Amino acid sequence: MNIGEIARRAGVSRSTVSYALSGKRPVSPETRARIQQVIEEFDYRPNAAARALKEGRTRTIGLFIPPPARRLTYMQLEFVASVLEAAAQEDLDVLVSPSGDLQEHTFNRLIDGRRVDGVILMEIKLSDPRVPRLQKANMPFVTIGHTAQPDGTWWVDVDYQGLVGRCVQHLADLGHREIALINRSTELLAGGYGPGLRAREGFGDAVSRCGVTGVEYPCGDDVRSGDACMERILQERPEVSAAVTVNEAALPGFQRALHRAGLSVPRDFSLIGVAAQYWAEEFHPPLTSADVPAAQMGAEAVSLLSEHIADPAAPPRHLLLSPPISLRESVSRAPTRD
Amino acid sequence: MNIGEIARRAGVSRSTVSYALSGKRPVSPETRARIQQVIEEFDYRPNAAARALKEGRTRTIGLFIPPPARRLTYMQLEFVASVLEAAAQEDLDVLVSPSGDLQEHTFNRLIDGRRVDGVILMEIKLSDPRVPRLQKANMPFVTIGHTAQPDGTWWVDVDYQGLVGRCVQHLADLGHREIALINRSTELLAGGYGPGLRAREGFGDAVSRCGVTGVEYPCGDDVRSGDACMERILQERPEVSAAVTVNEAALPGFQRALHRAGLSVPRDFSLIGVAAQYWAEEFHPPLTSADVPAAQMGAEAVSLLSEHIADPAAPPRHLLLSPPISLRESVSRAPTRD
DNA sequence: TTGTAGGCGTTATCAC
DNA sequence: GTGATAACGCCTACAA
Repeated sequence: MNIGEIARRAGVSRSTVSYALSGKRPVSPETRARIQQVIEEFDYRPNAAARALKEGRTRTIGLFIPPPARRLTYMQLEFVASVLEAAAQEDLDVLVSPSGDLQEHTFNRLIDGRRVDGVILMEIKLSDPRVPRLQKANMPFVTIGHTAQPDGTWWVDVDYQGLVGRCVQHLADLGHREIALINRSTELLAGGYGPGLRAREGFGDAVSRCGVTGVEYPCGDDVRSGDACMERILQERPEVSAAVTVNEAALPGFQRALHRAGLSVPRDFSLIGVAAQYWAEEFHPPLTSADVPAAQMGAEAVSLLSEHIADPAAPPRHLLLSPPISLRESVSRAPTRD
Repeated sequence: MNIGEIARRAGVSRSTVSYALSGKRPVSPETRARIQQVIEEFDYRPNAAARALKEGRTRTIGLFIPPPARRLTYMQLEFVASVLEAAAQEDLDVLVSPSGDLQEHTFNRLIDGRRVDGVILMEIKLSDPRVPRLQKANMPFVTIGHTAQPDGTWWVDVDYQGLVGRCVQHLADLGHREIALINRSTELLAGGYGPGLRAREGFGDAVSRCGVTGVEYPCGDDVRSGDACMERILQERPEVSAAVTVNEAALPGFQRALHRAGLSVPRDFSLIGVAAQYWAEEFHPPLTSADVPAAQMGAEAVSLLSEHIADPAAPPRHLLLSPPISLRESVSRAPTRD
């Protein structure tokens, strides 16, 4: 069923059907009604490919997610969900595709084949090869996270550096003198992963500013790694009385290791971090944390992208979010030494 | 940049470029080289919309996931990831879209607008309105899960009924006399959600077959609900010594409630279930379970769908998986009564 | 071995 | 208020 068939059955020309649909020129009520009826009878909808060809846009955006081999964190998942939802609101379809550095094949197909009008990039590195690639292809894009030179690009991010700094400050204020940063995985950091490196930086700054001692531990994004990591900290650095974490997926592992060591949170050990609200609240006891507004970020990303697509020449905009730290129950004054 | 431009710069006709690309007719080495060079210089790729229009297919499939308001379980996530991966392998793009019953808008746009060549449906109900809708639209589809009348459709599923039955049998063999089934949420069950209803059925059958007492408890797909549900069971049914669960997202909650009640697994309470391997192994102690091969299922679904798209007249095929129960450490003999 | 031309289904310009 | 027609970029049957 195509527009010609509809036109024939309604006894009008194709253009009239098209205009009845788009409303871009007046159509008499009777004609419109006749057309509408035929359309409903056959569940007719304009063929997307033909329309895209003619209009030069697909009404589709691409969402590049971290390679699926690595499990998505809850925060990432929430983000993806909100992108899908926001896109649906705007009648945009979303082509989701795994993309590591440059998962050449799919990436090129989407970009050069003009399958999408714009792109959202997740898990951005400080120096990300996909960015110049998209710029060269003249493809509008918004990144979650920002590169080291973020001025010319559209992005939305969380201020890891500042948040981690505030976490350290909070702990220092409560008398903690030796603090650990539990970061993301070694591989991610070595690869130049922004949030991890900015967390490191914020940690370093705050530690010297507050005059406390800091140690950083990398940690894989899973329960088991969290367990192992916390065990190591307790063993290697018994003087550490508190940790700041940006690794939400490992949280249950911390819990387990602390419990096994007979330590109670927050009496013997304080924990604070940047995490999705769900996991912060599910922690035992509920984790004091800056709750990353992943859902809001997804919606904002879509909104920025729409704007960028609508006006490719518009000056880049971005959004650096700094959610407040929600005081829950995982932090207390430093235990006094014997 | 389009095929005409490439042709012009290479000094050949458009058809020659097209053939050089597709290899569907011989092109002289020199010509081919010249064309190739121009193509690379401009990163040319055929416009997807034009190609789709001409060929009558989009090389894109649709994946309908549960509405994002509800969190995806780990199993579902793994499934989505494997679909994306398998599709990428076959050079298919994937349009991911949330879809409840009939999230009319997006659903219709994808189907009637012919934006996709075929569709994968998740979270299928015993009687799912999307099925007849797709059949009427003549759109190839594969479902994860199967309806009550699955004969004419393509699907892949896990044999919840059989697996839950085997779990009950295992517990009964070990002397448990009063067993709980922890099912999915009340809403899901009321909505006709297949796995939940088939688990119920398998449980009922096995309970009478084994001559034990069974109670069913619905439970939301999250940690907190799991905690509350287990607490209720312990309170209302103190004679229950073991539970079968098909609710992996609630697992950490069970752990917590049992721990709070001072019960140790498996000494005081046995737990067995159907779950993703990751959560089964992360349970404390590791959960004896039938590990749902979600990753394999995703790949199979894509493969079935490709087959169905390639030959729309082919007789429907399906796959009912029955993974073995992996013996871990969460089940023991029933404690003897005082 | 290569070129010409028609048509996929739309939208929009031009003409009535 | 409506209809004919060109054009979007590609593929492929037909011709040379």
